Amino acid sequence: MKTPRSAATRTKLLEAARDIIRARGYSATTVDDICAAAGVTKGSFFHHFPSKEQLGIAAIEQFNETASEIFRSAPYTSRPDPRDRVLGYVDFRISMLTREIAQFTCLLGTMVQEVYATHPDLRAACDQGMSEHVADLTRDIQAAKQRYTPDAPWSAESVGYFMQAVLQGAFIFAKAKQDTRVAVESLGHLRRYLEMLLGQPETGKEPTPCRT
Amino acid sequence: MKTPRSAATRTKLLEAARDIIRARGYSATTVDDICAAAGVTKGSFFHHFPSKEQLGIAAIEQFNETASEIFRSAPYTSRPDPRDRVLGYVDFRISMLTREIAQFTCLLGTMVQEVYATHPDLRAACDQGMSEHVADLTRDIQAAKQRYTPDAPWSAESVGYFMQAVLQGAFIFAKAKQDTRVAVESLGHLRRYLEMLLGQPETGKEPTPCRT
DNA sequence: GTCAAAAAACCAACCAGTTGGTATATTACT
DNA sequence: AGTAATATACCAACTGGTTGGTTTTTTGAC
Repeated sequence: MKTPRSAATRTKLLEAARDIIRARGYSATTVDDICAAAGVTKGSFFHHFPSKEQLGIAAIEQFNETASEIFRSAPYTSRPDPRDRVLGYVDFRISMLTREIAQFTCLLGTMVQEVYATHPDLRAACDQGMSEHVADLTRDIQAAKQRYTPDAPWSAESVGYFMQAVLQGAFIFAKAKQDTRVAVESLGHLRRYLEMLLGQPETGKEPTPCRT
Repeated sequence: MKTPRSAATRTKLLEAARDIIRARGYSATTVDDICAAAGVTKGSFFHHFPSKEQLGIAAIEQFNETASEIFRSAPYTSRPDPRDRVLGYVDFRISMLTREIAQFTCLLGTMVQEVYATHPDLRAACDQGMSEHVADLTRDIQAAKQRYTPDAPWSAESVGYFMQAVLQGAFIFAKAKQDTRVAVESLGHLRRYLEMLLGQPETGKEPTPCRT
């Protein structure tokens, strides 16, 4: 962080790591791969990061910060009704599915699958990052619950985790099929479920039948 | 398949691959790891499989066959009402979450995340295996739809994929948290959504309110 | 004895991480 | 301001160990 050049190199390494790991996973990504993509030598790599694992942790943190900013500055966050914000989040994620696969998938979800049993620090970083994002979501869900269905038997947090689970599963099918249609339809089902959980908007008209 | 001993060695290698890859992922799993776990030398490994990738494909196929048998012989499949079979499937998967993480997670979902961009044959095998399982599920969903909500706007297949997406996402959180509570709650949300989609059982009583 | 199966020894390529050193800043003193 | 001292940023070459895969040898069933 001292010189601008140093910060730029560090950022290039983190971005290269983010992109390559999202495409190939953590284990299959070599330090040489990351250095080549960042246009940096291995000596420089190990000047900035003490190990591949520490780079992984830094990449997770940076990915989470970037993601937080994207969602914090997304248009739906300014809607006054928390229910609209929750559904707007889902719509926003559906709209992201038009990009390349490696551009909308989750670095943390990809990594934790292969490192949870062997790299405790990486696992913990992924857990923390995903839980923070769920906590952000949970705030809007809780507000919507309070307003529309305060006595519902489910917890706002469990719905936040459920939303992330659907997203992570949708990413897996997008990768397996090299196609986002299943992912789009799955997020559509998620949206329908949330509409049902959070009830109808405050206009007070009859709820649509459950079956539709 | 020639001698019984040969078949036993092959099975041991496939089972070792299945267990280690589920815990550490495909790339981080070495041929030596698999040989050690199977109690077999490397020379023997390459007598049975021409490459690590071919072993991976064989492991995917065997995993899928084993899984098919488990679900085909599960108690819920004998229920007469297709809606009960669909919900029974979810309950059965919830009950599986009491085992060790590496015993209930999906080899295919774990693998496809890290190989989809680099190993086309593995990706295709995972896609096919997951799609076959969805097709099995879709049959019951379609039957339940026909019986209870034939005009609903969603397709049975998209619901089948949605169910698998929730499962895969639940596995990711089980790994990240080293705890199945989030997974159990997510499958609970999935169950509630399916109850809503498939309507109420044929007893003809009033539907419970959507919000509960 | 023959031939498939298993073992043992081996290999070239590759891996994460080190080395010893050079370039480029930043600071400190005059 | 000028410049010596110091710290940071960077790099090419190297290392010990590991990788997927091969070759050669031994075992064991018929």
